[in-house]
Amino acid sequence: MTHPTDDTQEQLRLDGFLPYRLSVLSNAVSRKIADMYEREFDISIWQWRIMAVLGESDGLTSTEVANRTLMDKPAVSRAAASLTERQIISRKSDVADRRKAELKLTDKGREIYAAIKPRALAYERELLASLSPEEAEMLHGLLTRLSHIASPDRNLWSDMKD
Amino acid sequence: MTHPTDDTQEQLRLDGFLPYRLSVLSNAVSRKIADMYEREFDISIWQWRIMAVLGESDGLTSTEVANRTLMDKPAVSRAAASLTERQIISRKSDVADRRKAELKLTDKGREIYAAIKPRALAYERELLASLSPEEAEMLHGLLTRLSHIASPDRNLWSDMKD
DNA sequence: TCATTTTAGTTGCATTTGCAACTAAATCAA
DNA sequence: TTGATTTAGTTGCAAATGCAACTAAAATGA
Repeated sequence: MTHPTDDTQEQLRLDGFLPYRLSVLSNAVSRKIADMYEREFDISIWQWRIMAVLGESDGLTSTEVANRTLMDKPAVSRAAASLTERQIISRKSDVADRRKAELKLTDKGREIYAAIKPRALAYERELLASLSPEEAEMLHGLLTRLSHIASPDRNLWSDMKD
Repeated sequence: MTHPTDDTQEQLRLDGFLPYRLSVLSNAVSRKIADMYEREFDISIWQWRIMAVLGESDGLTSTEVANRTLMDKPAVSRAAASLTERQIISRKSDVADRRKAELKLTDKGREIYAAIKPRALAYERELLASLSPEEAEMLHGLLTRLSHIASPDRNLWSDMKD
Protein backbone atom coordinates (compact mmCIF):
# COMPACT_ATOMS: atom_id res chain seq x y z
CA MET A 1 0.00 0.00 0.00
CA THR A 2 1.80 3.04 -1.23
CA HIS A 3 0.43 6.43 -2.04
CA PRO A 4 1.48 7.24 -5.57
CA THR A 5 1.03 10.61 -7.25
CA ASP A 6 -2.04 10.95 -5.20
CA ASP A 7 -2.51 13.15 -2.16
CA THR A 8 -5.75 11.50 -1.22
CA GLN A 9 -4.65 10.33 2.17
CA GLU A 10 -7.92 11.08 3.74
CA GLN A 11 -11.20 10.33 2.17
CA LEU A 12 -13.80 12.85 1.18
CA ARG A 13 -17.05 11.27 0.28
CA LEU A 14 -19.63 13.91 -0.09
CA ASP A 15 -22.32 11.77 1.43
CA GLY A 16 -20.31 11.21 4.54
CA PHE A 17 -19.31 14.84 4.84
CA LEU A 18 -21.03 16.39 7.81
CA PRO A 19 -21.75 19.85 6.36
CA TYR A 20 -23.28 18.24 3.31
CA ARG A 21 -25.34 15.81 5.31
CA LEU A 22 -26.66 18.56 7.52
CA SER A 23 -27.54 20.69 4.56
CA VAL A 24 -29.40 17.94 2.74
CA LEU A 25 -31.28 16.83 5.83
CA SER A 26 -32.16 20.31 6.90
CA ASN A 27 -33.39 21.20 3.44
CA ALA A 28 -35.55 18.12 3.21
CA VAL A 29 -37.03 18.77 6.63
CA SER A 30 -37.59 22.47 6.06
CA ARG A 31 -39.12 21.87 2.69
CA LYS A 32 -41.52 19.38 4.10
CA ILE A 33 -42.86 21.49 6.92
CA ALA A 34 -42.76 24.65 4.89
CA ASP A 35 -45.02 22.94 2.39
CA MET A 36 -47.48 22.16 5.12
CA TYR A 37 -47.51 25.69 6.55
CA GLU A 38 -47.78 27.09 3.09
CA ARG A 39 -50.40 24.80 1.64
CA GLU A 40 -52.71 24.62 4.59
CA PHE A 41 -52.27 28.00 6.19
CA ASP A 42 -50.54 30.17 3.65
CA ILE A 43 -47.82 30.95 6.14
CA SER A 44 -44.15 31.07 5.21
CA ILE A 45 -41.40 29.68 7.38
CA TRP A 46 -40.36 33.14 8.44
CA GLN A 47 -43.88 34.08 9.30
CA TRP A 48 -44.21 30.88 11.25
CA ARG A 49 -41.06 31.58 13.19
CA ILE A 50 -42.43 34.91 14.26
CA MET A 51 -45.72 33.36 15.24
CA ALA A 52 -43.90 30.66 17.15
CA VAL A 53 -41.91 33.04 19.32
CA LEU A 54 -44.93 35.22 19.89
CA GLY A 55 -46.87 32.11 20.77
CA GLU A 56 -44.30 31.33 23.40
CA SER A 57 -44.00 34.81 24.74
CA ASP A 58 -46.26 37.46 23.40
CA GLY A 59 -45.45 41.12 23.13
CA LEU A 60 -41.97 41.34 21.73
CA THR A 61 -40.39 44.00 19.56
CA SER A 62 -39.06 43.22 16.11
CA THR A 63 -35.54 43.25 17.41
CA GLU A 64 -36.37 40.78 20.12
CA VAL A 65 -38.08 38.57 17.59
CA ALA A 66 -35.04 38.80 15.34
CA ASN A 67 -32.76 37.74 18.16
CA ARG A 68 -34.85 34.79 19.14
CA THR A 69 -35.47 33.50 15.66
CA LEU A 70 -32.02 34.33 14.36
CA MET A 71 -33.70 36.06 11.45
CA ASP A 72 -32.24 39.30 10.20
CA LYS A 73 -34.07 42.55 10.73
CA PRO A 74 -35.32 43.01 7.17
CA ALA A 75 -36.74 39.51 7.18
CA VAL A 76 -38.60 40.14 10.41
CA SER A 77 -39.78 43.48 9.16
CA ARG A 78 -41.30 42.08 6.00
CA ALA A 79 -42.76 38.94 7.47
CA ALA A 80 -44.25 40.96 10.31
CA ALA A 81 -45.66 43.47 7.86
CA SER A 82 -47.53 40.81 6.00
CA LEU A 83 -48.75 39.15 9.20
CA THR A 84 -49.98 42.52 10.37
CA GLU A 85 -51.76 43.13 7.14
CA ARG A 86 -53.49 39.79 7.46
CA GLN A 87 -54.39 40.61 11.05
CA ILE A 88 -52.48 37.67 12.38
CA ILE A 89 -50.38 39.86 14.58
CA SER A 90 -50.91 43.35 15.91
CA ARG A 91 -48.33 46.02 16.37
CA LYS A 92 -48.69 48.63 19.04
CA SER A 93 -46.03 51.25 18.99
CA ASP A 94 -44.39 52.04 22.25
CA VAL A 95 -45.44 55.40 23.68
CA ALA A 96 -42.23 55.86 25.57
CA ASP A 97 -39.98 54.96 22.68
CA ARG A 98 -41.67 55.55 19.39
CA ARG A 99 -39.12 53.61 17.40
CA LYS A 100 -40.28 50.41 19.00
CA ALA A 101 -43.45 48.48 18.47
CA GLU A 102 -44.78 45.58 20.42
CA LEU A 103 -45.88 42.60 18.36
CA LYS A 104 -48.64 40.33 19.56
CA LEU A 105 -50.70 37.55 18.13
CA THR A 106 -54.26 38.63 17.51
CA ASP A 107 -57.12 36.29 18.35
CA LYS A 108 -57.08 35.17 14.77
CA GLY A 109 -53.36 34.71 15.06
CA ARG A 110 -53.76 32.57 18.17
CA GLU A 111 -56.24 30.42 16.36
CA ILE A 112 -53.89 29.82 13.48
CA TYR A 113 -51.04 29.28 15.86
CA ALA A 114 -53.11 26.75 17.77
CA ALA A 115 -53.90 24.98 14.52
CA ILE A 116 -50.36 24.85 13.22
CA LYS A 117 -48.63 23.99 16.43
CA PRO A 118 -49.85 20.43 16.80
CA ARG A 119 -49.06 19.80 13.16
CA ALA A 120 -45.53 21.06 13.65
CA LEU A 121 -45.06 18.98 16.76
CA ALA A 122 -46.54 15.95 15.04
CA TYR A 123 -44.04 16.29 12.25
CA GLU A 124 -41.23 16.56 14.72
CA ARG A 125 -42.49 13.44 16.46
CA GLU A 126 -42.68 11.65 13.16
CA LEU A 127 -39.08 12.55 12.48
CA LEU A 128 -38.01 11.40 15.90
CA ALA A 129 -40.12 8.27 15.81
CA SER A 130 -37.22 6.09 14.79
CA LEU A 131 -35.19 7.31 17.73
CA SER A 132 -35.47 6.19 21.29
CA PRO A 133 -35.99 8.93 23.88
CA GLU A 134 -32.36 8.55 24.89
CA GLU A 135 -31.23 8.88 21.32
CA ALA A 136 -33.40 11.93 20.80
CA GLU A 137 -31.84 13.49 23.82
CA MET A 138 -28.41 12.53 22.61
CA LEU A 139 -29.20 14.13 19.28
CA HIS A 140 -30.14 17.41 20.88
CA GLY A 141 -27.02 17.35 22.96
CA LEU A 142 -24.85 16.74 19.93
CA LEU A 143 -26.58 19.46 17.94
CA THR A 144 -26.02 21.84 20.80
CA ARG A 145 -22.34 21.11 20.87
CA LEU A 146 -22.01 21.44 17.13
CA SER A 147 -23.88 24.73 17.26
CA HIS A 148 -21.47 26.07 19.84
CA ILE A 149 -18.64 25.43 17.45
CA ALA A 150 -20.39 26.51 14.28
CA SER A 151 -21.52 29.83 15.71
CA PRO A 152 -19.83 30.43 19.03
CA ASP A 153 -21.32 33.88 19.38
CA ARG A 154 -25.01 33.36 18.97
CA ASN A 155 -25.15 30.39 21.25
CA LEU A 156 -27.68 31.22 22.96
CA TRP A 157 -29.11 27.71 23.00
CA SER A 158 -29.45 25.97 26.29
CA ASP A 159 -27.48 28.55 28.19
CA MET A 160 -29.76 31.40 27.27
CA LYS A 161 -32.50 32.46 29.58
CA ASP A 162 -34.91 35.29 28.85
CA MET B 1 -53.20 20.83 36.85
CA THR B 2 -56.05 21.70 34.57
CA HIS B 3 -55.93 22.92 31.02
CA PRO B 4 -58.10 26.03 30.82
CA THR B 5 -59.07 27.76 27.58
CA ASP B 6 -55.70 26.82 26.40
CA ASP B 7 -54.79 23.94 24.15
CA THR B 8 -51.12 24.30 24.86
CA GLN B 9 -50.67 20.89 26.31
CA GLU B 10 -47.40 20.34 24.66
CA GLN B 11 -44.66 22.86 24.55
CA LEU B 12 -43.27 24.42 21.43
CA ARG B 13 -40.09 26.28 22.05
CA LEU B 14 -38.57 27.26 18.80
CA ASP B 15 -35.07 26.67 20.03
CA GLY B 16 -35.86 23.14 21.04
CA PHE B 17 -37.73 22.39 17.83
CA LEU B 18 -35.72 19.99 15.74
CA PRO B 19 -36.45 21.41 12.27
CA TYR B 20 -35.49 24.84 13.50
CA ARG B 21 -32.33 23.63 15.15
CA LEU B 22 -31.27 21.76 12.06
CA SER B 23 -31.91 24.76 9.91
CA VAL B 24 -29.95 27.14 12.07
CA LEU B 25 -27.04 24.78 12.49
CA SER B 26 -26.92 23.84 8.85
CA ASN B 27 -27.03 27.46 7.79
CA ALA B 28 -24.25 28.42 10.13
CA VAL B 29 -22.09 25.55 8.95
CA SER B 30 -22.79 26.09 5.26
CA ARG B 31 -22.18 29.78 5.53
CA LYS B 32 -18.88 29.21 7.17
CA ILE B 33 -17.44 26.77 4.66
CA ALA B 34 -19.01 28.56 1.74
CA ASP B 35 -17.16 31.67 2.84
CA MET B 36 -13.93 29.77 2.80
CA TYR B 37 -14.49 28.26 -0.67
CA GLU B 38 -15.61 31.59 -1.96
CA ARG B 39 -12.97 33.79 -0.45
CA GLU B 40 -9.99 31.62 -1.06
CA PHE B 41 -10.90 29.83 -4.23
CA ASP B 42 -13.83 31.69 -5.70
CA ILE B 43 -15.84 28.48 -5.76
CA SER B 44 -19.50 28.34 -4.79
CA ILE B 45 -21.01 25.55 -2.75
CA TRP B 46 -22.66 24.08 -5.80
CA GLN B 47 -19.47 24.21 -7.76
CA TRP B 48 -17.68 22.59 -4.88
CA ARG B 49 -20.19 19.79 -4.72
CA ILE B 50 -19.62 19.02 -8.34
CA MET B 51 -15.88 19.07 -7.85
CA ALA B 52 -16.22 16.85 -4.82
CA VAL B 53 -18.11 14.08 -6.60
CA LEU B 54 -15.82 14.31 -9.60
CA GLY B 55 -12.91 14.16 -7.22
CA GLU B 56 -14.29 10.93 -5.85
CA SER B 57 -15.17 9.39 -9.16
CA ASP B 58 -14.27 11.21 -12.28
CA GLY B 59 -16.14 11.09 -15.54
CA LEU B 60 -19.79 11.46 -14.66
CA THR B 61 -22.62 12.97 -16.64
CA SER B 62 -24.59 15.94 -15.36
CA THR B 63 -27.44 13.68 -14.42
CA GLU B 64 -25.20 11.42 -12.41
CA VAL B 65 -23.71 14.43 -10.70
CA ALA B 66 -27.17 15.71 -9.95
CA ASN B 67 -28.17 12.41 -8.38
CA ARG B 68 -25.12 12.18 -6.22
CA THR B 69 -25.15 15.75 -5.03
CA LEU B 70 -28.94 15.99 -4.76
CA MET B 71 -28.72 19.19 -6.76
CA ASP B 72 -31.36 19.83 -9.38
CA LYS B 73 -30.46 19.68 -13.03
CA PRO B 74 -30.48 23.42 -13.71
CA ALA B 75 -28.17 23.98 -10.78
CA VAL B 76 -25.73 21.40 -12.05
CA SER B 77 -25.98 22.78 -15.53
CA ARG B 78 -25.10 26.29 -14.50
CA ALA B 79 -22.42 25.44 -11.99
CA ALA B 80 -20.84 23.05 -14.47
CA ALA B 81 -20.96 25.68 -17.20
CA SER B 82 -19.02 28.12 -15.10
CA LEU B 83 -16.52 25.47 -14.01
CA THR B 84 -16.02 24.54 -17.65
CA GLU B 85 -15.49 28.11 -18.60
CA ARG B 86 -12.86 28.43 -15.93
CA GLN B 87 -11.24 25.23 -17.13
CA ILE B 88 -11.75 23.54 -13.83
CA ILE B 89 -13.68 20.74 -15.39
CA SER B 90 -13.83 19.47 -18.94
CA ARG B 91 -16.86 18.16 -20.78
CA LYS B 92 -16.53 15.59 -23.49
CA SER B 93 -19.74 14.77 -25.21
CA ASP B 94 -20.57 11.13 -25.60
CA VAL B 95 -20.19 9.92 -29.18
CA ALA B 96 -22.73 7.17 -28.75
CA ASP B 97 -25.35 9.34 -27.12
CA ARG B 98 -24.91 12.92 -28.06
CA ARG B 99 -27.21 14.21 -25.36
CA LYS B 100 -24.76 13.19 -22.72
CA ALA B 101 -21.44 14.66 -21.78
CA GLU B 102 -18.83 13.31 -19.48
CA LEU B 103 -17.54 15.71 -16.86
CA LYS B 104 -14.02 15.44 -15.54
CA LEU B 105 -11.74 17.53 -13.44
CA THR B 106 -8.97 19.07 -15.46
CA ASP B 107 -5.45 19.19 -14.09
CA LYS B 108 -6.16 22.66 -12.87
CA GLY B 109 -9.37 21.33 -11.34
CA ARG B 110 -7.50 18.56 -9.54
CA GLU B 111 -5.12 21.12 -8.15
CA ILE B 112 -7.89 23.23 -6.78
CA TYR B 113 -9.66 20.17 -5.51
CA ALA B 114 -6.51 19.04 -3.77
CA ALA B 115 -6.19 22.46 -2.19
CA ILE B 116 -9.76 22.70 -0.98
CA LYS B 117 -10.19 19.17 0.22
CA PRO B 118 -7.93 19.34 3.27
CA ARG B 119 -9.53 22.63 4.23
CA ALA B 120 -12.97 21.10 4.04
CA LEU B 121 -11.93 18.09 6.04
CA ALA B 122 -10.20 20.30 8.55
CA TYR B 123 -13.36 22.26 9.07
CA GLU B 124 -15.31 19.07 9.54
CA ARG B 125 -12.76 17.90 12.09
CA GLU B 126 -13.00 21.21 13.86
CA LEU B 127 -16.75 20.82 14.07
CA LEU B 128 -16.45 17.30 15.36
CA ALA B 129 -13.65 18.13 17.74
CA SER B 130 -15.95 18.37 20.71
CA LEU B 131 -17.34 14.91 20.02
CA SER B 132 -15.73 11.63 20.87
CA PRO B 133 -15.33 9.18 17.99
CA GLU B 134 -18.26 7.20 19.36
CA GLU B 135 -20.38 10.30 19.49
CA ALA B 136 -19.43 11.27 15.98
CA GLU B 137 -20.45 7.84 14.82
CA MET B 138 -23.66 8.07 16.77
CA LEU B 139 -24.34 11.43 15.14
CA HIS B 140 -23.95 10.01 11.66
CA GLY B 141 -26.21 7.13 12.53
CA LEU B 142 -28.87 9.45 13.86
CA LEU B 143 -28.63 11.71 10.83
CA THR B 144 -29.00 8.71 8.59
CA ARG B 145 -32.15 7.62 10.35
CA LEU B 146 -33.60 11.10 10.27
CA SER B 147 -32.79 11.35 6.59
CA HIS B 148 -34.64 8.16 5.89
CA ILE B 149 -37.73 9.65 7.38
CA ALA B 150 -37.33 13.12 5.98
CA SER B 151 -36.84 11.92 2.41
CA PRO B 152 -37.62 8.23 2.20
CA ASP B 153 -37.14 8.17 -1.57
CA ARG B 154 -33.72 9.64 -2.07
CA ASN B 155 -32.06 7.66 0.63
CA LEU B 156 -29.51 6.68 -0.98
CA TRP B 157 -27.23 7.20 1.97
CA SER B 158 -25.38 4.28 3.40
CA ASP B 159 -27.33 1.70 1.47
CA MET B 160 -26.34 3.08 -1.89
CA LYS B 161 -23.49 1.61 -3.79
CA ASP B 162 -22.28 2.77 -7.15
C1' DT C 1 -29.71 73.15 23.73
C1' DC C 2 -28.02 71.25 19.94
C1' DA C 3 -24.65 68.38 17.34
C1' DT C 4 -23.17 63.42 17.34
C1' DT C 5 -23.83 58.72 17.89
C1' DT C 6 -26.58 54.83 18.59
C1' DT C 7 -30.73 52.08 18.05
C1' DA C 8 -35.23 50.39 15.77
C1' DG C 9 -37.10 49.37 11.88
C1' DT C 10 -37.83 49.88 6.65
C1' DT C 11 -36.72 50.12 1.80
C1' DG C 12 -34.12 48.87 -2.19
C1' DC C 13 -31.33 45.98 -4.76
C1' DA C 14 -28.29 42.40 -6.44
C1' DT C 15 -27.84 37.45 -6.03
C1' DT C 16 -29.39 33.01 -5.36
C1' DT C 17 -32.82 29.52 -5.68
C1' DG C 18 -36.26 26.47 -7.41
C1' DC C 19 -39.17 25.25 -10.84
C1' DA C 20 -41.42 25.16 -15.28
C1' DA C 21 -40.86 25.22 -19.99
C1' DC C 22 -38.03 24.31 -23.55
C1' DT C 23 -34.58 22.03 -27.20
C1' DA C 24 -32.26 18.25 -28.91
C1' DA C 25 -31.31 13.59 -29.07
C1' DA C 26 -32.56 8.80 -28.36
C1' DT C 27 -35.86 5.11 -27.74
C1' DC C 28 -40.07 2.88 -28.42
C1' DA C 29 -44.09 1.12 -30.96
C1' DA C 30 -46.90 0.67 -34.87
C1' DT D 1 -39.98 4.19 -41.46
C1' DT D 2 -42.16 7.63 -38.74
C1' DG D 3 -44.97 9.51 -35.01
C1' DA D 4 -45.12 9.56 -29.93
C1' DT D 5 -42.58 9.25 -25.65
C1' DT D 6 -38.76 9.52 -22.79
C1' DT D 7 -34.29 11.34 -21.43
C1' DA D 8 -30.30 14.83 -21.07
C1' DG D 9 -29.38 19.14 -20.50
C1' DT D 10 -30.36 24.35 -20.96
C1' DT D 11 -32.83 28.65 -20.63
C1' DG D 12 -35.93 31.84 -18.48
C1' DC D 13 -38.37 33.69 -14.86
C1' DA D 14 -40.65 34.51 -10.45
C1' DA D 15 -39.84 34.37 -5.73
C1' DA D 16 -36.76 34.09 -1.79
C1' DT D 17 -32.54 35.67 0.48
C1' DG D 18 -29.06 38.53 2.34
C1' DC D 19 -27.07 42.76 2.84
C1' DA D 20 -26.32 47.69 2.48
C1' DA D 21 -28.26 52.02 2.78
C1' DC D 22 -31.66 54.62 4.57
C1' DT D 23 -35.23 57.19 7.92
C1' DA D 24 -36.81 58.28 12.26
C1' DA D 25 -36.40 58.42 17.04
C1' DA D 26 -33.69 58.31 21.30
C1' DA D 27 -29.57 58.75 23.99
C1' DT D 28 -25.25 60.99 24.83
C1' DG D 29 -22.39 64.66 25.92
C1' DA D 30 -20.33 69.23 25.15
